[in-house]
Amino acid sequence: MNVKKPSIKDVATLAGVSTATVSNVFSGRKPVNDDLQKSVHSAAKSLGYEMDRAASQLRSGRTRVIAVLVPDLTDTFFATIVSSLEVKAYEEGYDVIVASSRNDSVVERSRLNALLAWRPAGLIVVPCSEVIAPELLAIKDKIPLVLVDRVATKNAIADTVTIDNRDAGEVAARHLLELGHRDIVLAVSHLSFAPINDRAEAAAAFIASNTGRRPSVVELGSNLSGGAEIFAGWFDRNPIPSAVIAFTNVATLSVLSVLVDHHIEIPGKTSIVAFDDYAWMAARHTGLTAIRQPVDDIATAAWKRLAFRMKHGSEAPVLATVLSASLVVRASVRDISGVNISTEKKRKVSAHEGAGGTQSKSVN
Amino acid sequence: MNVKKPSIKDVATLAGVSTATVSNVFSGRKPVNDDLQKSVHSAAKSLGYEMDRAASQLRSGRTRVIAVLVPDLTDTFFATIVSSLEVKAYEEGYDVIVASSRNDSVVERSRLNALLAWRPAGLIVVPCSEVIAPELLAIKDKIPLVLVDRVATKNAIADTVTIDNRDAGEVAARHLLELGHRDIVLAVSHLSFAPINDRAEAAAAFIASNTGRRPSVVELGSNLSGGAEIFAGWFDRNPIPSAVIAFTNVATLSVLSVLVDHHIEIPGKTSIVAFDDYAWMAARHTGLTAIRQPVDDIATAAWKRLAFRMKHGSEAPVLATVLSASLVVRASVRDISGVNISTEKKRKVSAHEGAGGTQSKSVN
DNA sequence: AAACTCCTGTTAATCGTTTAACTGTAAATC
DNA sequence: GATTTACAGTTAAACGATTAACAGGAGTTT
Repeated sequence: MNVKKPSIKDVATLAGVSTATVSNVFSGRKPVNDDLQKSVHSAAKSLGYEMDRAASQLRSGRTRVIAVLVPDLTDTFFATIVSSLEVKAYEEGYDVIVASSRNDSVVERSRLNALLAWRPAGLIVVPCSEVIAPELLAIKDKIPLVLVDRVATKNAIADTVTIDNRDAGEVAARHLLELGHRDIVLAVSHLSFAPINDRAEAAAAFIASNTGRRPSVVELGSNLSGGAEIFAGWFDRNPIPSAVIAFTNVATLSVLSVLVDHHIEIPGKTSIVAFDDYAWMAARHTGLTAIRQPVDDIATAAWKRLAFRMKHGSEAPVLATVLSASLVVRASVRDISGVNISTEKKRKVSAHEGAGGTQSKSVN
Repeated sequence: MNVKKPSIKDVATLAGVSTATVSNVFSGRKPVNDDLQKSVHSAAKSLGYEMDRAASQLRSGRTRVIAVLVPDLTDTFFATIVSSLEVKAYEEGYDVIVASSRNDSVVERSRLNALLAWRPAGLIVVPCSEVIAPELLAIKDKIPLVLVDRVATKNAIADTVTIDNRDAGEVAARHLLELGHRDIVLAVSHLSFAPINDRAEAAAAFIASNTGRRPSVVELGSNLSGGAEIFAGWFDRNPIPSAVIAFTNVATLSVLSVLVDHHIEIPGKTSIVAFDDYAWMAARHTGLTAIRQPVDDIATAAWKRLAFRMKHGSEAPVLATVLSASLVVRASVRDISGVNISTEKKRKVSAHEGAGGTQSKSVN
């Protein structure tokens, strides 16, 4: 079982050179004669030599490891970011080690410490909450760090990559208002998450300034079944809204499942604008109109900035990269701009009725 | 920027002991006097000492790293497995390093090599194709290895964790037959993937033995837009089937989007059985009937087996763990067991008409 | 032709741990 | 009380790479 892996020494002996030369051949730090290069390479290949990262790391002090910490790997949004980072990192010779904080800041701190034991060359963190872990504060000048998504861009302690959440919220709200919707509900996960709060706040403000009424906001938490339950509760106690904006993937799913349970037609009865653009949103009879976050751009920007930091150190001032989300119009928002206030009142009335005697298409 | 991290030596000096003692305190390999333990701990804390994994690894030859290689991190199925493994590994003091082969066996080999440079304590691989990379063959007796999902369980070179794909395929087919469907199409990604092939083959065999006709099988590849295109092509050249089984998540999405484009009602016009059970499948007016893979159980089984191997070495015979998938009945399969052959013929005719005049909704 | 630079290669020290081998002391055994 | 055993700690040699310092030869400059 234990045939030891060949070391640089074995390769050197077989190729008839010193270990330093072998090292130079692989690292390219110093030029090496073509013939020697060849014999080193063939020796390495014939032995199946592969550099020991631990030794390399220890000696050089440089690591080719990027540590990535996200709140939840199960969430396609984060998974896509990780995946995209992994590709880019690999292209430049880095390996990625991932950890998930499972949306728990205690876990987050502990995972962070574990990641730091690697002395990674860089760190990309999607914090799970607004408050930045003290571990991050401690290392922010020592290890290149990029904060992604769940961060307040003001007074950030490090480079950040986010989307313009206020704008995104506004775009969603505007779309709904333009198509005549007035009675809008905002479904969020947690208002304590900066980006979510920004989205909802901007949407609410925009709606308020255009209609004079502030929309209600429902907090659903970040797990699906709980969210559905909460939204169902809200739904039972309130008239059917004309439209709902779901500011998060789980919120979308929660809302959707409640609407389905109550046999509410989309967009016939209520319209919906979702967040994050996933394949399944298009693959429905009434595709979901959604705010699309440019996931790949986010990952690319994060990687670029990290690469910059790894190269130039912590001298350059902190940069906040803000990307913008875009509206993908599909079929889940009904155009009721023709009908206006008088009919709107009617709708509301019928909504009350509807809540009692709901009926629907054949769902099964 | 560069205040060097404290080493074990610094801790030893401050605590007034030798480095060996410090090491023993942390590793617990040898007993150490309580008083000394305390002073070592407090010295470590006051210096902010954190063991250097590279050095530790180099010297001891043991790593606390589990390498995980999956075909695609973006796919929720794999992401969930990774996430689950990460949690379990962390609980036992291991870190996870991930790599994605992006469904390309060339990339797979190269990533595998990169992962092996870590000399990981264990390796969990979801191969991207039937053929096992030579790298795996080379290390199978040296590094604990568990193969997951995309493997033939016969003659496996290492422990495997899979679901009973033949049974899964049969369950899907039986469900459809029981509800009266005869004209069934099988949509797969690649028949060269063992599990996919097993599912489709078992379903086809079951259908054939019950109806006398072998269903057609359409290969859609593993990316969404391509798959949709291929299926659309197939769809235009064939009568509308009574039901389709999609044996993969992307297949499901591809099929669904084509059905939507062609305004085919589900399950009114054609029924569908999907594979893998995702939240969005339930959050539709007609929820998708699906074959559910026990993702968490798969991850748990893989971890358990890996832990076993890490403990006991490669002596024990190779074990193939086979879990079973289950049918989740929702609303996407129509019960036509009452209607029979005569009506079926009618449907076929109208299908031809439909195929000619395709048009689609505004999906912008 | 001596002195200098350039180029390509080697030697050997080093990174921060772990751990085999050792030392010294106290308790247990005869 | 001499000898063994056990315990608790130290010393110093690894682990496998990188790299500063050096060496020798060829080409240039003076």
